[in-house]
Formats: sequence, C-alpha cells, structure tokens
Amino acid sequence: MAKNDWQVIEPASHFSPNTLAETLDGGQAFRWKFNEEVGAWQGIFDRFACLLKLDTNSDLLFQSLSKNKAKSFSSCKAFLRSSIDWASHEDSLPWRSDTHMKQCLESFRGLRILKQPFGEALLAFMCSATKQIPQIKVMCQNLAQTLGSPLGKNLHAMPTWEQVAEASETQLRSLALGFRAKNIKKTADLIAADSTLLKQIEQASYEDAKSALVEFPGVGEKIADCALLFGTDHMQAFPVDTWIIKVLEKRYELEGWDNKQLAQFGRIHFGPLAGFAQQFLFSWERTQPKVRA
DNA sequence: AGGCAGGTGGCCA
DNA sequence: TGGCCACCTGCC
Repeated sequence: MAKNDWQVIEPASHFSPNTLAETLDGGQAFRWKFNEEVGAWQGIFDRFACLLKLDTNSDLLFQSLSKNKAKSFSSCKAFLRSSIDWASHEDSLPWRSDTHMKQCLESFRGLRILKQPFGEALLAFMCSATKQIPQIKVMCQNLAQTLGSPLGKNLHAMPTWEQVAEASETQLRSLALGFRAKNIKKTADLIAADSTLLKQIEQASYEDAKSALVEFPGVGEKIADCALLFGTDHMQAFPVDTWIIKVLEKRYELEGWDNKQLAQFGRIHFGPLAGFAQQFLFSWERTQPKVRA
C-alpha cells in the first residue's frame, strides 16, 4: 500500500493509540477491526469503508477503501465529529469535584463519541441486548453481508431498515440474532411502512425522540439512549447498562436506585454532556481486570 | 455442565 | 410500582 494513499484527516489529534481503539472498537461502534497487515483500523460506516491510523506525531491518517474518495473523507470527518473541541468537552465534565471522573479522564484522554448513521446505531443496539461486543459484531457483520449493499472487496454497508424489512424473521434468526429477530423484524416493518418516520425521530428533541423510540418493540430506555447518543447530537443521552449500574452503585453509592433514577442522576450530575461522561465511566469499568470471588 | 452476558416485555402481587 | 422470568446463542 503506497504511502501517498494516506491523507491527514485530523492533524495533531487528541487520540492515543489506546483511546483510538477504545473509541472505534470499545462498544459504541461494531464494524471496526485492527488490520494487522496494514497496521491500521479498518472500518465501515454509512456507505463507506476506510482505514484509520495514528502517525508518530499523532496526526490521524485516513485512507478510503470505497468509491467516491472525496465524499468518503468528508463523511469520515463527520463520523469522527472532528469539528468538536474534545479537549474542552473533557474539561467541562465535573472532574474537579468528582475524583472517579478525574481518574476515568486521565485513563482515557482523547476518547470521544462517534456520530454514526442513526438507523445503523438503532439496529446495532437492538442487537446488543444481553450480548457482549464480539457477538454483537458477528450479528452486524452477518446483517451487512446478507442484507446490506456491497461496497466492493467483500465489504458491505449495514442494511437500511428497508432492507431489513425485506428479510423474514426466520432469515434474521439465521444471522444469529436469536430472540432479537422478532422485534427487529417488527420494528423494520414499522419503519418501512412510514418513509419519514426514522428521519422525524432523528430530528426531534431528545425527549420526543426517546419517547418515539421506546414505542418500537425491542427498544427500551437503554437502547433508545444508545441510538440517540451514538446516532444523533443528543449528548445528554445517558444509557444505563449493567456496567454503569455497577459504577454508580459502587463509586457513587447509589445502591437501591432503579434505572430511571440512575439515568436522571447521570443527566443532572454530569450535565449536558452526560453521555460523553458515561462513555468514560463505561470504558474504565469495562477494561478493569475481573475480580474473582 | 450450567450460568451468564451493554435488555425488554409480559405477568403477577 | 416492583419483582421475576423467558428469550437465542456462544463462551467460560
């Protein structure tokens, strides 16, 4: 691969190798893997495939693997939310008064929230119920390979919801979706039946979008918050999953609070960037060595 | 070998 | 409201 195929997509990026990995492959997106041969992250988002790697001077380098290289480049910038000043976002989190938050920030400087296509985020997180990251990645890969549009070189986009709707529940089950298949099929039918529905939800306020999302079968508060955090600009969305429950109980002494109360605590304590804070808590907790009883 | 995993929905008191 | 349980599937 010729050197000049690489373009600087973000000069002097705020990423470390670790936080780039954690951002791309730490549980918010499921279509990235490290390509050992090339020494770069290879990923697919929207209708684009590309490579990303950090240069020694911490420039972030990009190489398109799909057609329409110019559009691929600008779309990847949007996907990375490159225009956001992430360092000042970090500074605005309540680390001054919250020692655990401070520790998480110090461990994951440069971590950020990606901007995935809304429909993709919703689909991926509908797959995520009681699954671990490697298995969610398999489901997404199966969905893309079987139902998504080809991008060349055995690369496939995630299917649109209309494409999902064309599959039967049985077919979806054969893609290792398990009991999620039924709800994903029903949700796909609802979305396919109203061509503006998903766009309307995407453009609605946080509260309105969340109420609309939880109407879909198989979408509760947690999945709705994930779709909104990773697929829209609503960074106040605060997904409460098992990891976050653990942190809030242990570090914030909130034993006995239910998930709704925990979500409310998160949005109040961490503020308008609660979802960004959540990602630090999540990454820290997820990468802690397991303690054996 | 059985229990559990980035949940949700249904049923029961 | 609050607690309990089934639900696919793969991995420890």
